[in-house]
Amino acid sequence: MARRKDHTREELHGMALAAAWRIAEAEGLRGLTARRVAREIGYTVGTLYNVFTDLDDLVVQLIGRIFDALYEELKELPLDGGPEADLRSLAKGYIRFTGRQPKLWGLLFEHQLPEGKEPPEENEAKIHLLLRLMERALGPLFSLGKEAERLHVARVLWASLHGICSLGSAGKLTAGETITTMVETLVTHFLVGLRDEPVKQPA
Amino acid sequence: MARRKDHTREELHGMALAAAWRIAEAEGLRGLTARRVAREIGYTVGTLYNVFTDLDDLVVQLIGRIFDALYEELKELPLDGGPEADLRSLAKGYIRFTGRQPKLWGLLFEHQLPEGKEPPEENEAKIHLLLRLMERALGPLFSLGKEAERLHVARVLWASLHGICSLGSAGKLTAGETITTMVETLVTHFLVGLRDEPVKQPA
DNA sequence: ACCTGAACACCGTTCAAGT
DNA sequence: ACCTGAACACCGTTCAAGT
Repeated sequence: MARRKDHTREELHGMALAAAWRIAEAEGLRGLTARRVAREIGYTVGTLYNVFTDLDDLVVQLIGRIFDALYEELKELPLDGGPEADLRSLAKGYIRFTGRQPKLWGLLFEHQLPEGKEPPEENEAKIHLLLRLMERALGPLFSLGKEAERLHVARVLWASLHGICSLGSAGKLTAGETITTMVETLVTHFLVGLRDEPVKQPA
Repeated sequence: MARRKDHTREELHGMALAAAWRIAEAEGLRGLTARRVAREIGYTVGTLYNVFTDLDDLVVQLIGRIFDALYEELKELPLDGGPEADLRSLAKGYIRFTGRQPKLWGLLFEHQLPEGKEPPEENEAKIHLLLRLMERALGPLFSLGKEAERLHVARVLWASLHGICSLGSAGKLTAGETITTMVETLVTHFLVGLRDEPVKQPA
């Protein structure tokens, strides 16, 4: 038995990623298997390997879509209240996303490509878009010609925000302490320090 | 065939964790399987389930040992150069550990327990020990009676440090930028901010 | 050209049966 | 009491064979 052609290659691609999204949303990386995705779209595993080179390939593309969703949400936030308010707003939006989609957000960082493989250029670009939001919020704090420093600071804040949400959501911080409070502290003190002592090191 | 009793239960426990350490050190979570550990210690898989309830149980105990190793290393650092120098020293030690044992360090945060399960009290205590080092470094910045605030700040710094190393080591930060530089920025600005604007929110 | 079914080499976990 | 061997229900990945 073979040949169905019920769907084009592109349709299969989309169906598989949509199924993967649903599975990961509900069960995280642990439940996301090639056979499960195939079953859910009504095809055989083999077919999946016609559209994706790997399960890793599928996951990496799913990660791309998750970054898209995060960006779509954060880019709607108005950035016009000054650096501190804007950064707080972005951080709050980020935290909200991690709370609403913990499994999908976890996937963003939980998934590790095997030794040799690197994440595709495409996903790096999506991360860059998110960093650009932070840069926009930081804008007024940097004079013209200091773009490298601004990007550097955006990265530090982005990574710190990630770290707090990451440890917080995994319950690895002996809670009681809310993630929000910790991020407040980060933003407040970091920005005060930034105002009083400009960045020395560029990228 | 059965019954060998070549080793006591405790010996088996130790051998299994040592084997798991070696495997994870070389191949990360992906290579760490129950069958592999069993093979490496010369026993059958079934035997492993006599000593550990689960593969997750084994991994969680391995994680405990990795936290121990990190603590053993950081606790040797002299903390007597003032908050900024001491924090830099701790951060540098942490970064060195992530560089020397990237796979083991990655395991600390990559491993996710399934839905219901929580990490054991024991591991939380080990994290607390590490936080205490940060607290010691921060010491002079907080007056007596401000222990809650100090712990809060220690957690924020710890999580931020983790975030930077995490994204940096996964190459998710469009490198060129060194992890060390980013941590420098974090420590410097955060501490300046802390000096100029004391923490409001306790835990 | 596209898809299936079966195969291969693995998994985690359990447990009757042996010593 | 401790350990094995085999079993069960899964994996990722490949590929000859069918339409």
